[in-house]
Amino acid sequence: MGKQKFLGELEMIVLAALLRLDDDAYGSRIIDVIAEQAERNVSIGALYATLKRLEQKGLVTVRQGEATAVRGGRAKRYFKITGEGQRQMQRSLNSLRNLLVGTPIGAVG
Amino acid sequence: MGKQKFLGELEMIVLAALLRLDDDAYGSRIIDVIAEQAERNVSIGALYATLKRLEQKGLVTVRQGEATAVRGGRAKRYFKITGEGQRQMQRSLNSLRNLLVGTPIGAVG
DNA sequence: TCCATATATTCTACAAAATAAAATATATAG
DNA sequence: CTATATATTTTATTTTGTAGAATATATGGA
Repeated sequence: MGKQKFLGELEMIVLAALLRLDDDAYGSRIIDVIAEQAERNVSIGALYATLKRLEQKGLVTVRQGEATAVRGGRAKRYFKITGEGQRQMQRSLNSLRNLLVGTPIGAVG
Repeated sequence: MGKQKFLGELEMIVLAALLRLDDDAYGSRIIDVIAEQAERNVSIGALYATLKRLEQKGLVTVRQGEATAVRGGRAKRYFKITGEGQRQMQRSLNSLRNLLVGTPIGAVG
């Protein structure tokens, strides 16, 4: 059997943010939603490094955004979680959840 | 304010195992419970390295075990999660949980 | 006593993930 | 054409995660 894979902790956070943002997941938006919902400050470098890794592992896909009509700036890249990404997310969360059943600490996603 | 800290993914798994094992958490026992509940194979080296780091961060404490009455072998070292360990666990899990609310993927611990 | 064996932890060497800060790219208003 | 806003990439480093070998220790039995 192939080596079992589990997600890193920030990888899980980022994938969760992608799920939440659906079709509007790009750089600073992702950082914002993580800050607001998870009360966690992820640097821009940390975010893109994580997204790149997830992409290389086939857990997210990317599409190039249109030119922004607002002010200026580089084109956005929108990220989306893949089916395999969702499955690995579930597996990682299930591992945690199963261990936590019956402990003083509740359950997770 | 001090830098916010979040647990690594294996750190969370190990801490969850400690919670579950309560007063009987030592090496191979921890590996077993992780294998059974989380369906995840952690090597002995990976486990002790993680425990050492958690100890250095004050998230677990250790007590030396009595001589085993069974067969032979080295004395066990029993690990226990600290209050601070539980707090950081909660924080890390909450981050995930909050992001996952309202997404197709459920919630965690 | 010695040694084979069982139990358990520690060491070593390396790979992967996380992080911050600086650099680069690109679009537009003026 | 340049100052500024938006956005992604690069670079350098620390922290985590990993497997497997080495070491330590206790006991049963020749």
